[in-house]
Amino acid sequence: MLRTGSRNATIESVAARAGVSRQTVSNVLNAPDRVSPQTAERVRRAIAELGYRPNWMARRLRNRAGRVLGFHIQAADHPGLGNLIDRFLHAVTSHAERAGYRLLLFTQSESCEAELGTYEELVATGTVDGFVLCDVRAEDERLPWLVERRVPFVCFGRPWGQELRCAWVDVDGALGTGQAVDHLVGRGHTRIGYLGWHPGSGFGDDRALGWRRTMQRHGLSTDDLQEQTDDNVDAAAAAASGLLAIADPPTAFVCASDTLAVGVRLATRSGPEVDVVGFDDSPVASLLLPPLSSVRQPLEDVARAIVRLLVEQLDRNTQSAEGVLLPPQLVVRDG
Amino acid sequence: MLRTGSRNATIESVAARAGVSRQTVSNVLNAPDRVSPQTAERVRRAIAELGYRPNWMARRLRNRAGRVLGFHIQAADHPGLGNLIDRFLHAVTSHAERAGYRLLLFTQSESCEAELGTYEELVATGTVDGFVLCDVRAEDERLPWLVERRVPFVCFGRPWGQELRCAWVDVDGALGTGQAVDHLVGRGHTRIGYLGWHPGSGFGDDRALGWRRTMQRHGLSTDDLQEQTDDNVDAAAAAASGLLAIADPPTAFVCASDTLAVGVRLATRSGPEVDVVGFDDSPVASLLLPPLSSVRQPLEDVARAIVRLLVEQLDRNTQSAEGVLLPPQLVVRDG
DNA sequence: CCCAGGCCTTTGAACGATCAACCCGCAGGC
DNA sequence: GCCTGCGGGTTGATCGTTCAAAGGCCTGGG
Repeated sequence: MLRTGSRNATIESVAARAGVSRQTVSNVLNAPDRVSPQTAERVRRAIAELGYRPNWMARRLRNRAGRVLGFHIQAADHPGLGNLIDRFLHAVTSHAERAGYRLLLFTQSESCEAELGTYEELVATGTVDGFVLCDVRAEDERLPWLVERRVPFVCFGRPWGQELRCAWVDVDGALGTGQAVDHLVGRGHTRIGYLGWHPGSGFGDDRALGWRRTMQRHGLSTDDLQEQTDDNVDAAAAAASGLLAIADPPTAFVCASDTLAVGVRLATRSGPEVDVVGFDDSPVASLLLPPLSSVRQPLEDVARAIVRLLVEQLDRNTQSAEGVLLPPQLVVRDG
Repeated sequence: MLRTGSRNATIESVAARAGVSRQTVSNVLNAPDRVSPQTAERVRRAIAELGYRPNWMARRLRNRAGRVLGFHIQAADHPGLGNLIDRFLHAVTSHAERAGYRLLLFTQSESCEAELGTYEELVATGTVDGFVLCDVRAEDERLPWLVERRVPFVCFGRPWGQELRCAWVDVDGALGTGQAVDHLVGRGHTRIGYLGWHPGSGFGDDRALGWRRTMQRHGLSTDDLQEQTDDNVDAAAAAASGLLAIADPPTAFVCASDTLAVGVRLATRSGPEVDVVGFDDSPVASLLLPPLSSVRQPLEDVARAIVRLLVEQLDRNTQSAEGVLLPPQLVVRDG
């Protein structure tokens, strides 16, 4: 707010007006049981009259806790989260607020060429108390760094291939592709292909595993039915065409992302109709013609769990190593 | 960071180590010309050795400026910005950081039933210094409220129909639909329909106006070529079907959003091929089959301008009424 | 010799809140 | 009479920083 001559009300001005001391005002707000009802009432009236709100900076400085969570927002869309970041951000912000925390965005600032520099800055200056990491890579150097400095954080996604104890929340990708296979089997398919990413990304491999395992459970063959590609439409279309060219080709596809699913649609535009299930239930899915079935991540639940784990660490002043694995939900949009 | 017994370095500990006073350390960082080179060097070494970073809360408390901008993130996708919020958020965050500000997200917290309550809270507690509003409605009560309290803010979108002076940045929607018409005329079309929203939203009406004006400039008729509908695929498909049923039907469409454009595609799936131009260049556009031409908003420029206008107000401690209108760019994806 | 003025540096006081300790009056137990 | 405990309230110190003012020291002019 612009300074217009009259400052905002402070705890001191409220105290003066109510004829009590600073601390009593503070107690009315933070420990009402220590104050007699009459006094409390008088103070509350003064607070209302002056429109007093405790200053956030001052309170946080004294308490040595900013109650702010950092979130690194990336420039390009990222596979795995696709363009769901806005939904996710809303959910995290909302749950954080319920716990008395706020969410602060940051990017790779150009002043720190090293990625860790940004994290170091935010921690050292006390700008944030902890982090939500939603794009954890294999061999991610941020994880050991944060663990070593005992900075609280929670990963969205298991810390694949990292030998360290940290808190995480993830969606069971294998279960999701498994559901997709079940669904397609239910529709009578026996030849179900899988289109995924190149191996190495933890959650990509996980989704592939779910397809393979569930196919085997149904007693179906997976030989020659899997292709790996980049996460873009053209590459996916080419890969799908390859699979369709084999003897006894697939009549349905499970894909690691909606983008790949669109690629399959592109490759099968002029041929016989095939069933496709995507992953992430991005806005694209419902807009396609015909609409696309897709595995939806329970972002609201993910956000809730992430905030819970992070706040637990901050309140107890320890790091935790709890992991939460949530089931996705297949959104069926067939015919 | 968790307290591990050894606290973070403070300005005092740096001073002690360098054998100078607090203020000298502060001067080295904030007013280097007041310090002799030798002393400065000694202090800098101490800073490096201890890894000192000025505490953000303390600095902001003293300066009475948090250098934080508030951004209301909404639950549902919103027409007009579509699902571009993540791109926009990244751009705003990045430019804000360059100016020494940070972006704080907030939602409609359940403790304040009134929308303004949240804004009041953020301002009164000093949590944020100003706001970026990206979803300004006609008759938006937030605008007069913020103006009256002299809280700095910038709108993404002109404050349509509001009689007040405030800073805004907008994309010239009429120019965008005009470009779309020009493009379609260049491809030989003379019957070009327009699919838009129900009148009342400022930017919706603006886009419709651009189509109408440009059609007239080309000497083309607009009679019976315009339909208004809700921003969803089914409604758009129905409306497009209506337009296609008239005598001398349109052979191409300009749409107020990509969602509407998808509706047109749906309606013309089995009939003769029509050219369609969407608006916003959402991720859907490039994924459709065939890909969709669309009018792209220069979000990076918008963000830059918004941050500039907001920071100007904060630095000068005044509200401004400057408006910035930016040209969109047609992304052509025809065959 | 003294004082003005520039340069560098230090000291005191904020900023607005909370924690810790203390104070006061009164009731109850020995 | 004295000590203890307790409900209700106050004061002082503190969080880590910056602003405002003052304090040395040195040089140069009167």
